[in-house]
Amino acid sequence: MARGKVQMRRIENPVHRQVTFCKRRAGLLKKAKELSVLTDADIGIIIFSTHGKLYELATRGTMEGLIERYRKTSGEAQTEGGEVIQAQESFKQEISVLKQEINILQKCLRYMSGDMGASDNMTLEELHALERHLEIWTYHVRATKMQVMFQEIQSLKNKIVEQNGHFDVAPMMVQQNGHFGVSPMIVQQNEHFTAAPAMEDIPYPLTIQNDYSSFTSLDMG
Amino acid sequence: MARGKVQMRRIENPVHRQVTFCKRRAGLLKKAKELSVLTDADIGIIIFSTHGKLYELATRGTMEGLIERYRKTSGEAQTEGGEVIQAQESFKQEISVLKQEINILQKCLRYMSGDMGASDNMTLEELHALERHLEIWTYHVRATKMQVMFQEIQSLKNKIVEQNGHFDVAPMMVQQNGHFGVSPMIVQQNEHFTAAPAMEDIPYPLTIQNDYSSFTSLDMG
DNA sequence: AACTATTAATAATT
DNA sequence: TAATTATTAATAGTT
Repeated sequence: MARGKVQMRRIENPVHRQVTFCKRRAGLLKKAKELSVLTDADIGIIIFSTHGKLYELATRGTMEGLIERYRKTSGEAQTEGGEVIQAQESFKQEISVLKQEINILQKCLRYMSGDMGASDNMTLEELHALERHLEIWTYHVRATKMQVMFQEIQSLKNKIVEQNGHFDVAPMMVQQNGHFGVSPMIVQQNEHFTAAPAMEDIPYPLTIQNDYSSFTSLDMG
Repeated sequence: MARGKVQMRRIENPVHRQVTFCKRRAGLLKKAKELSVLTDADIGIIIFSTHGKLYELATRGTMEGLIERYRKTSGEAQTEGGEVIQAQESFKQEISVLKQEINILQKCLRYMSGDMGASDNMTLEELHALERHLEIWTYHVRATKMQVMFQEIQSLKNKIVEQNGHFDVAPMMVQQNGHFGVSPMIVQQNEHFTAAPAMEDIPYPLTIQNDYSSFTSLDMG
């Protein structure tokens, strides 16, 4: 490829061989990464140098995962017990789900980063998924908004307690609530809401699994 | 490397992607063989296409041999029972990696959608703004969805025209075209389509397994 | 490790 | 699909 055509045979000079090994190995791995990115291929490469040193690449996931998949695909050789297979299947299913989610997220990002015309590349299913995602996210934002408001109310309540003492607070509280346009009933629900699982505990910020059913009546939209 | 620099990201056009996959896969395997010959390296390559088809190369010996050697070299942990545990660990590791990626993508999305931090740390005003932003985005997504659906319907009608002849059906088609994106029938469908997001049913908001069976006939790829 | 002069790979086109 | 070709990318030899 440069400064003269190279003969396709073992390079006898050890120094040259070593240099070429380093250069071409880097090139090979780069090519593999590119192929994986461009075409969504799942690629694993194992290289043992002359002296037995290992170099590896797994473009997606891990080499072990690739090897497992290779065994499944090429041989169908099932050596392990059914339980193990079942467990592995569930793992793979989860991985598949996660990969799907990543795909959609990536499309969302592309969609958002400038041209809405990028949505030409989204299927109806993906668009619908994105729509539902946005709806849930909106719901999450509204719930958070509610929480913020309630925290302000609580803060005000505390201040009033400090100023007025402990016994005749309830009427004032209602009065304060009135400033926020929130009915006493709603405040009651918000108290329950505060005791509910904290937002920070949610594994996926955009994946709301909490039960907000008790707040349906609070829809601020 | 030819006729214009190529962007290093997934090729959206399925035909282009397939062609590139074939060409670059051949190139990658060729490079691997050359590296093996030139430097006496022992190389194994596993490639899974998007559709799960397996392509492999083992420059010396068999892939199984390479895998064995790989396990010996990389892991050193090599009991039969341990193999299963190791595989499961690798699955868990892959899941962890994917979840991390999802987290990052979600952070990107959140950042892009208003340049704000997590909603947990946002002010009431910011939350309002984000809510508004999401509403607008949702609107755009729904519009795009409707457009996609209408294009598919158009495509189907064109096919019907091709099959049935040019004179009886064409006028009807033109009529539909005149109402591009505003056809009452379409709007009605869309409204039904986007109604009532039952959030409780959604395990992962970005991976919604809705029943699209009634729209399958519209999927023209 | 850098640096080119070349060759090799390949994206777009036919 | 399968060639062709205009470019870019990789790299062999050199410094």
